[in-house]
Amino acid sequence: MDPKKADIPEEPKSTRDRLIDAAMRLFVENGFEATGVSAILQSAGVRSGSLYYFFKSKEELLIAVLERYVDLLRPVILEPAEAATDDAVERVFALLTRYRSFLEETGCRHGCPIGNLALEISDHHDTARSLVLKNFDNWCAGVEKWLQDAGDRLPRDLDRGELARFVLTVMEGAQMQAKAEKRIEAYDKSVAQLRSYFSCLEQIARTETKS
Amino acid sequence: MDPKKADIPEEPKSTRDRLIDAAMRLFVENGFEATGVSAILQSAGVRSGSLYYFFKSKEELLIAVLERYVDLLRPVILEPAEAATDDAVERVFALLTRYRSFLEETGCRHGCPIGNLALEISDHHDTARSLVLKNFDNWCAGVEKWLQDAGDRLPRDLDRGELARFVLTVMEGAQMQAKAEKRIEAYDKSVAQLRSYFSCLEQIARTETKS
DNA sequence: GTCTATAAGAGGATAGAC
DNA sequence: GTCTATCCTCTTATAGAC
Repeated sequence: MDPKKADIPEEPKSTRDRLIDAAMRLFVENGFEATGVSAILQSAGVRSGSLYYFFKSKEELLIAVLERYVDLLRPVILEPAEAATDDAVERVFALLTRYRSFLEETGCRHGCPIGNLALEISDHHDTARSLVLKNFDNWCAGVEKWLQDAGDRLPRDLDRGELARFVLTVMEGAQMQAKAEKRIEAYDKSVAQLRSYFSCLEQIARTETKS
Repeated sequence: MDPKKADIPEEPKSTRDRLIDAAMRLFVENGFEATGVSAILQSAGVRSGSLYYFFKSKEELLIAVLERYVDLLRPVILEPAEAATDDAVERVFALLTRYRSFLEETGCRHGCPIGNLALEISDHHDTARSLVLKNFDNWCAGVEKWLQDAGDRLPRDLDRGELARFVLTVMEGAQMQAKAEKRIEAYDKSVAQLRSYFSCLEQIARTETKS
C-alpha cells in the first residue's frame, strides 16, 4: 500500500468518475454500440440529467473513457511490467502475462479494451479513433524503450520500433482469438511463438557480438 | 473467364442472396450492432416482409453471413494463395498479401471481416461465435497444411498447427492496427517481422538438416 | 414470395423544477 | 449538480392483403 495514499481517506468517487467507470466496464463487456445509456446510468447509480450535465453525448463519454485509458497506461500496464523484472526483454513478456491475467480473470471475456473498441468505432467516430491511436502509440513507445534498453542482446540492425509494433500485433491478435474461443489456449500459443522469435533474435545478436 | 460459367447466363440473384450480400457488406463496414435492418433492406432493394420471410431475426441473418464466409474461405482465400505459388512457405505470404489488397482497396476500412465481427459478437451471440471459430479453424487448417508441405524447411520439432495459429494472430493484430490508423504501414511492418521469424526458422532447419 | 402499414419498445437526448 | 418526466426518433419485428 502506498502510505501517501493511505493517509488520505478514500473520497467517494465523483458522479463524473462513476459514469466513466461504469461506461469503461460496459463498453469492454458489451461493446460501444451494444451498451445503452440506460445501462450505464443504472450501473453508475446516476440519473440521465447528470450524465448529460457532464457529457454532451454518449460519444463524449466514450472519449472520456479513452482518455482515462491513456492516463492509466503507464501506472496500470507499463509500470507493473517494469516492476516485475529488470530484464529488458523479460519486461515484454511480463506485460503479456499481465494481459493474460485480464483474460483469465474474466473467463476470456475481456482482453485489451482498446483493441476491442478499435475495430468497432474506427470508421465512424474520428475523435475516439485518434485516442485509440494514442493508446496504441504510447503502448508501443513504452515497449520500444525496453527493446532499446536490451542493447546488443538484439540484432544491431533490428528496428526496435517495428518490433514493438509487432508485440502489439501479437497481443491483439492473440486476445482476439482467446475472446472468440473463450479459452486462453490460442493466446498462450501465440505468446510462445513470439518467445521463440525473440530467442532467434537473441541468438543472432550473440553471433554478431562474437564477430 | 471460366468457360463453364460463361455458358450459363448470369441468373439474377435471389432475394435471399441479395440480403446476405448486403448484410455482409454492411456488417464489415459498420459492424453488426451499428447496422440497422432498414439499411440492409435499402441496400438489397428488399422490403422487410421478405427479409423476415427468409430469416426469423437479424441475428439469423448474421449467422447466414458467417456461413457464407465459411463457404467462401476455400475459393476466395485459400485457393488464390495456392494458385499464386507452389512454394509452401510463400503461400503463407501470398495469403497475407491478399488481405493487404483488401485493406488497400478500401482505404484500410476493411481487413478481415471475421476478426471485426469476432470481438463485437463473441459475448452475446453464441451460435455466431461458433461460426467465427469455424472460420478461424478452417483458415488455420489450410495454413497448417502448407506448413506441413514445407517439410524440413522448418525445424523438425516445430508445431505446424501452432505456427499456423500464429500467422492468424499476426494477420488479425496487423489488420486491426491498419484499420485503426487508416494506414497500411503497421500491417506491412508486422508482416515484415513475421517474414523475419520465418527466415530464422528456415535457418534453424538448415543447420538441423546438415547435422 | 412480396407488398404496405404499423405495432411495440428501446434508443439517445432534453426541459425545467429543485 | 441532481431529479423527474418526457420527447422524438429509430429500431426490430409482425400482420395481413395480394
